[in-house]
Amino acid sequence: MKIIIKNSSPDPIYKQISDQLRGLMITGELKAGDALPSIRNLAKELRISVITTKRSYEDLEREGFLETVGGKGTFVAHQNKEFIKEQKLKIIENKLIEAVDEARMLGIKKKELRDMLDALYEN
Amino acid sequence: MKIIIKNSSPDPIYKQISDQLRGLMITGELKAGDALPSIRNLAKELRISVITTKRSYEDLEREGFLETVGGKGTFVAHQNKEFIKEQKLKIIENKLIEAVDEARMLGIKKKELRDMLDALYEN
DNA sequence: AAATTGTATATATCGCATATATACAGCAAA
DNA sequence: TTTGCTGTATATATGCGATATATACAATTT
Repeated sequence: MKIIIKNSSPDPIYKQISDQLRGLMITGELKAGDALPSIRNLAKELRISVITTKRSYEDLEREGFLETVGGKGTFVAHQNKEFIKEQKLKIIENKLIEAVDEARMLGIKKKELRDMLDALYEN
Repeated sequence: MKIIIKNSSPDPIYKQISDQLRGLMITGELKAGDALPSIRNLAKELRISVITTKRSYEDLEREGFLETVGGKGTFVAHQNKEFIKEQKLKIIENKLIEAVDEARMLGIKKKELRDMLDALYEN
């Protein structure tokens, strides 16, 4: 488990952790059922508090990526891909809504917004 | 000048003011060259501090909506529509970038994002 | 000069985000 | 059943940014 915390990062510790873990799960380096390091071990390894690692795991659990069993440990969830997908979409949707609201307020047309999106998300 | 401040609003005072003023300018109720109430008068009328009204005007100035002349007052800018437009687009763009970044991180495809946008911005 | 305008500086306050220590509880394997 | 692992809950510290202020200053108009 190679999690790297950078004090130079603008992101808080708990977010750096969950971002990296989420990445590992999306790319498949972590598979359903895999055990994650215990919040204590990870905390010790990174020299941070248990509360912080717990916070990371909690967030990922809320997103549906992890399942945690009291007394046993935390594991990559047997997803349930449809549900996960919906959760992801909800997160994005909230961001998009902000942009759309702003666009409406400033009188930007739908087409313009769509063009911007296309330009930004080159794939 | 009918600006209404609601303490029940989740938005800070300075934002309530600038949002409402921006609205008036976009709809054309305030036209280029029109004078705005002095920060002092507006402050007195709304029973808030000059600093707060100033903050609102500053924000709108940065967006290109207003022009302010020391000792004279603040006026609706002779816009310069192309510039204004660009500024608006920049604001929206930043919001969109957040959404796109999140989408990339969560493995959402471009097309899905586009569909969401279409659904959200029904026009 | 007097009255208006906006500006600058220094400050108070509040709340949220971040991170923590420590005591508690559940499970499992020796 | 004891030992050692797991996660959980509570109460707290701290820092920082956002919000809002008073007040003294400067520029312009009449």
